[in-house]
Amino acid sequence: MDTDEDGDNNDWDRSLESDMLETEGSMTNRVTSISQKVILHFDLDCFYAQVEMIRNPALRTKPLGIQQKYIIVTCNYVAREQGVTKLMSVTDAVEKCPQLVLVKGEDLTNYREISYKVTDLLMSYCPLVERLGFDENYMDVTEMVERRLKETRISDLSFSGHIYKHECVAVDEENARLAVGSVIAAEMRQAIFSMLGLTGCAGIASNKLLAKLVSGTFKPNQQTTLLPYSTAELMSSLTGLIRVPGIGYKTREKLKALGLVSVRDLQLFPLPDLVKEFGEVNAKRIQNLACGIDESPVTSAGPPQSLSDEDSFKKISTLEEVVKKTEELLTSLTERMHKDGRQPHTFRLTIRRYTVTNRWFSRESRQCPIPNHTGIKITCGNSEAVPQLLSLSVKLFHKMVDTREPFHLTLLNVCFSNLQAKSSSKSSIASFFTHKSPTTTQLTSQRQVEPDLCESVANSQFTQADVFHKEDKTWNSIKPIEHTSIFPTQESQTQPTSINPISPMQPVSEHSRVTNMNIRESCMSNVPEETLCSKLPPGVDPEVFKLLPEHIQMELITSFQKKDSAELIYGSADTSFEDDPADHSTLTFNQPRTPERCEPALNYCRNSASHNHELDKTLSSAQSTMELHSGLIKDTESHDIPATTQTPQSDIPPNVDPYVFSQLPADVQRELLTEWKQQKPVLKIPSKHSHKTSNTKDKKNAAKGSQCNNILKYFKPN
DNA sequence: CAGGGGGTGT
DNA sequence: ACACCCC
Repeated sequence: MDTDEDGDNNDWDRSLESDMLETEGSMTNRVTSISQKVILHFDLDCFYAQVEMIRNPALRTKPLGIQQKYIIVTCNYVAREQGVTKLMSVTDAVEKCPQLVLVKGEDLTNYREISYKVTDLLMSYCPLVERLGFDENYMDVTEMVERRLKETRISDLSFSGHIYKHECVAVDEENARLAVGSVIAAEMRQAIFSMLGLTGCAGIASNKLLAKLVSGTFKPNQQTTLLPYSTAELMSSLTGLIRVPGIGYKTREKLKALGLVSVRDLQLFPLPDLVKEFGEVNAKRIQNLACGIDESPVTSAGPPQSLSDEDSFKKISTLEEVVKKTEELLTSLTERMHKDGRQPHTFRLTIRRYTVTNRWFSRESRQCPIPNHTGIKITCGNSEAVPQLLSLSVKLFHKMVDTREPFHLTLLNVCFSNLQAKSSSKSSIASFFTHKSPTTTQLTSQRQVEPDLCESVANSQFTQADVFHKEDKTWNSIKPIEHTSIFPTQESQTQPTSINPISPMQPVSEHSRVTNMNIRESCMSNVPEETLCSKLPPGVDPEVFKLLPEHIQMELITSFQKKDSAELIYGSADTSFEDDPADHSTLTFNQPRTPERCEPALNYCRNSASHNHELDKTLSSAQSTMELHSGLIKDTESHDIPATTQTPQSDIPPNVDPYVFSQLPADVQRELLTEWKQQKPVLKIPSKHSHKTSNTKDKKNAAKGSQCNNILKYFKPN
């Protein structure tokens, strides 16, 4: 019943063969190479630690550990140099490194928010992005690569970053697609760095497994491409079976029982015997994994399918304590759920009992439907929801624990699932096409437009972006970013081999610029450059602008044109940095640019009509981006520019940067405030359950962009 | 295994 | 409801 592969009996043979096969350009090889995908895997460096270092740049030079309970879940590279590792106990870590600075990381709010910004940013370039945890993303760029390839000569291509087990490889027909993939990966990493200040690694390969494995080969802040014929080498470099993603603890134990400990062991083990242990599907899957074969598709990230909140502790042994802890958890969970905007229809309570043996095993849960009246209160933010859920919790709790007997819990978890976009009877296609601004009426579907799809997309206005936009206060509260340290110049970056052709950091060489132009698809050759360039508001750094996906660029340009309001904000754009001129590496608005600096940007302004991109989605990403920019404006310039008006932050929507707001003329501020007050109900978008879906993944139909219009609010007084 | 999440498959 | 997977 799985939609997955069938007829993959010979996949095994064929791909093993193709691994071993030399690069003979046989016909079969050609055919398979055409169907080869290009998959990127992105992995942020010590993610939580990076987030904390952004919040407090003083931590950058210190050994930093992120602490959850008594565990260091991750640490920065300064700490690693001193022997601190992930998942080390606090005691051990402090022993190794007495100066270790500890930051509590139990509240994931900030991490989650920034994590989604990364995913969103990636999705804005290419919708096929899959999250893995908070700090990893897969991306299927096969189509993007194909498009670029058509427009560029192979002789103009080169690899960006490392190539697994090679110093340097010439681009030929066989590897051209991976080469393009490597360039795209470099661009994405640069975008993540420029927009969000985060560094990370990337792997480029023909499937998810290999992309992930190869991404870790050069570690912080570098990228690596795997050429197909190095697959076997990569796989046998793995020290144990558990290093194969997809083979976890349990599987490893079973394999060990069969006498299999190495990757080679599993590759060579007779499949029929493996089938006896794991069943046919799983046996093939894991043996394929051992060979570097993985046909699992990249499934689009959507909004999360469940929201949960949990806490662990030494001991809870009374009902009162359970109720109190559960109430705390429910309070924060319902708040998150409310911000999400969807309505949960299932509630689950999970406990972990203390046991001497088997600590890891013992999670028990009970779930139940959430009565509609309660569900509605959750999404509406009605505080009555918590007591109602608490009552449900207690009932569920009693199904697991007999409170007349002694009990000893070490964990409580509350979880909402079966999340559905709120239904809104009045919402219809018609309203979708009429009530939005023209620029937001584009479709979000990556597939061709089907009316019902269109409708569900239109009406399902939940977006991940909403979540973090609403929670954006946390972002706004982030401490000033020291761009000198957070945005290293190209030269100071640790990876000499991955010079990015589109780096906004430094003047780009003529050569790389040309190369890049050639790689880029259908530039807007029919639009006079000056025309486009002149559309950028004076304060917008073209080098940053060009990092945005072209449809967002077009969107912004359109918005700039519509209202000259950009000047409201950027009119004083001459307030350039007094900083070190060498610091042009910094991501900036308001940084004056010479006209020639605009030119490269034009290469990124392709005809959006040719793409049918999902504007709704990407706009919310652009919005995040713009928020960040405004954050940076604040961060970098707050000392020279006094606020003109003081407004209680509570009156400003969370997605509007207070500093940017404060720079607006007083009358404009007043107008905006009025508008926001009127729009309050509108901002909290109702929407309809999203059935039907567009992509490989069905369940969720991530329709995004309820607040797309808000991006314009940064520029228009309206 | 920890910790605080998240996912899919049965 | 759990098993297993991922970070």
